Amino acid sequence: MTKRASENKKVQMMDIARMAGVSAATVSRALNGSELINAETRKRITELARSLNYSINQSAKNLRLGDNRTIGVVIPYGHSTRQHISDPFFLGMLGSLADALTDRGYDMLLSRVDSDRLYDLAALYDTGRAKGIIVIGQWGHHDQLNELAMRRVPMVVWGAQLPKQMYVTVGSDNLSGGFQATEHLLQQGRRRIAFIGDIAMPESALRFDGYKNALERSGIAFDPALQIHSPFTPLEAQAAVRTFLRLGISVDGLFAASDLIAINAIGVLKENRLSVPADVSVVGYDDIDQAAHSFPPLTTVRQPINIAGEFIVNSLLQLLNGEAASSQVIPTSIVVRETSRTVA
Amino acid sequence: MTKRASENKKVQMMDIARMAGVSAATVSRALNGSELINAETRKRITELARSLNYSINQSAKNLRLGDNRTIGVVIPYGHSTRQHISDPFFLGMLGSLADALTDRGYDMLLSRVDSDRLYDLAALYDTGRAKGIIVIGQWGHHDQLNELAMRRVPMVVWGAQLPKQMYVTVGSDNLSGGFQATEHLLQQGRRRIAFIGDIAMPESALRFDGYKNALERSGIAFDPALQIHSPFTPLEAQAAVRTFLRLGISVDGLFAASDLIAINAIGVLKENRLSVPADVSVVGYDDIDQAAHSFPPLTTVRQPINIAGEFIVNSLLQLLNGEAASSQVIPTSIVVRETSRTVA
DNA sequence: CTGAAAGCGCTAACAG
DNA sequence: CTGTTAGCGCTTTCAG
Repeated sequence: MTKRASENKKVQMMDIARMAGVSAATVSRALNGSELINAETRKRITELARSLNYSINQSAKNLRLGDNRTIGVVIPYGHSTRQHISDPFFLGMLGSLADALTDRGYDMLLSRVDSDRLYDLAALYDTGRAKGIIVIGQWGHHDQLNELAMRRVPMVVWGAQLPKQMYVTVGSDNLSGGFQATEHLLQQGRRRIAFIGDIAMPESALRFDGYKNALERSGIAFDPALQIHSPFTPLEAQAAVRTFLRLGISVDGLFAASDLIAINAIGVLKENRLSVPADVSVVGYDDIDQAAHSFPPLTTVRQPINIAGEFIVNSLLQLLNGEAASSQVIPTSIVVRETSRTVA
Repeated sequence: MTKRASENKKVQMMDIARMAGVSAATVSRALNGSELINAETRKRITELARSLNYSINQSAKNLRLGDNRTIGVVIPYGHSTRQHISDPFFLGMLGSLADALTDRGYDMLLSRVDSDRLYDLAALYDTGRAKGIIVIGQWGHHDQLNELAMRRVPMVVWGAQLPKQMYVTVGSDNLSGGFQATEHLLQQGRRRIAFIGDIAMPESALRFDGYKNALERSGIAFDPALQIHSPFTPLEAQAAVRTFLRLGISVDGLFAASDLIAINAIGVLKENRLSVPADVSVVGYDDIDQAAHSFPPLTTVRQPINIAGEFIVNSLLQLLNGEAASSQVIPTSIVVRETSRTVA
């Protein structure tokens, strides 16, 4: 009745202990690099473990320690449509977070949650699957997020700082970003500058405010006809621009609430024989990868996504550490490329 | 010495049991919907639990059950560069997998792994953090994947079917896709059709083979000068096309190994005053979201990403179930848009 | 320096 | 229908 070699259960601590002629406790200590264990025994055990491809059972460890090293990351999706997140910005964010978490030895549990039922994500925490939660984007669900915060779920949200906010946010300086973008267009001599975006989203709303501030500062009255409503999806953005152009309102500048919107808007402008930047100067927001390689390369407000991930994770770890993390605003900078070069 | 209400540990089964005047076992059974428990007690317990925001401790449950409901998803990243995954195709895939897993009650643990050290991902499995593993893309690391498979790690790979493959793959019919794309260009009357991509990647290699097959079938000799080497990154793709154009080799068609490459190639073609599709017809591969909204809208070979996620997850669950899952090839279809319309 | 023993929170026999 | 009991694999006092 010889047991077939690889048919058995996974190897565990007790097995190693037996083979090494020590106790499980010793193996545990050795594997955790405890100074208490004789350096040689430690080495012997470590090597034995490696040679057996042993790795620790996390559930047991977590249970014993009452702790774990997993962070839940949530990208809410639109209710009903259940659309895939189509904005490359999110992928960048995911990558950035994955790097930051990996560096600190945390796992990343990715969840999709209906943006209308954000409170579901508390379950991630309550069940002990995740030690803390990162939410990418507020999506106009400020209230639900506040509710979660009051339930004491350790959570950091990527988004705008809002009044009466009970949770920690990390986000770019949307107000300043919007201001810089518009200011830049003004400096290019543009006077009829349109804004395109969805101001129901807190971040967009701030960018819009920045836009208005810049206009005001230049003594230009804000013209409501130049505010184009558009969601963050390519098709809808294109449709919005088409509708707008059909109105025949004159424009010489365009500030888009995201690069994705900007790129799609540019396509429609070209379709309508409007040259970019000669006829219309365009500035986007995000500085996604694609912005630098679009045609023409897109001037945009850069959200430093790589450091964003670091900031978010650091804040969350502070929270988990019992420290009071305060919301952070990351400075934005404008990256001038071809879509807004002075032609003159 | 009154305990402060929310300062305490998380509420657990025993607490509920006490409050309900039953044993922990009963609570466990009630919460798991066991038929053994009196319907009324069950309801009472369930409601009590909900009102206390109780949720089960997963680590304990997993430890006890020797099981868990987490699947590891890995998108390898390029060594040295540690670049963020920049291809939107991957985001789509992630979304599709997230949906498929969520539907089946599984969590998704996202990991970044250096593509040169793929065997690291065995740790995900060995540590019990994930019950099975999904790898997106082979990245020319066939051997490492085989090694993992032989270590009996339950794993499904998105990619091409390769000779001597020990692991299960799910992928689109790259050979046929390449054939269809090229055939389509030939039907448009194109004769000097270039291929751009990186044939070190198994999937691209098959697309390339399909391309050559189509040429051959039309009695056109494959011209090595028309094979453009390019990685899957935008900047490199643009550079490759620029270099190629500088050679002054005549082309009237282009088949790109990915939409991202295609879109960037089109940009460069336009830059060089070549009109698409009038001068050069272009076909991509993937049918990413953006393809339909690019300028002009891109003709491409569609990889049905939504069903891909389902297929991958189903195969993995079969594997976990001890069944023998066989590799699957998902049919591809060509989606004709503007970049290849007959101009005539 | 190492071992014995207890226990993390849950579930599943086994008894009643 | 419900309670008692044992134990999942690990870490950590507490004794040597």
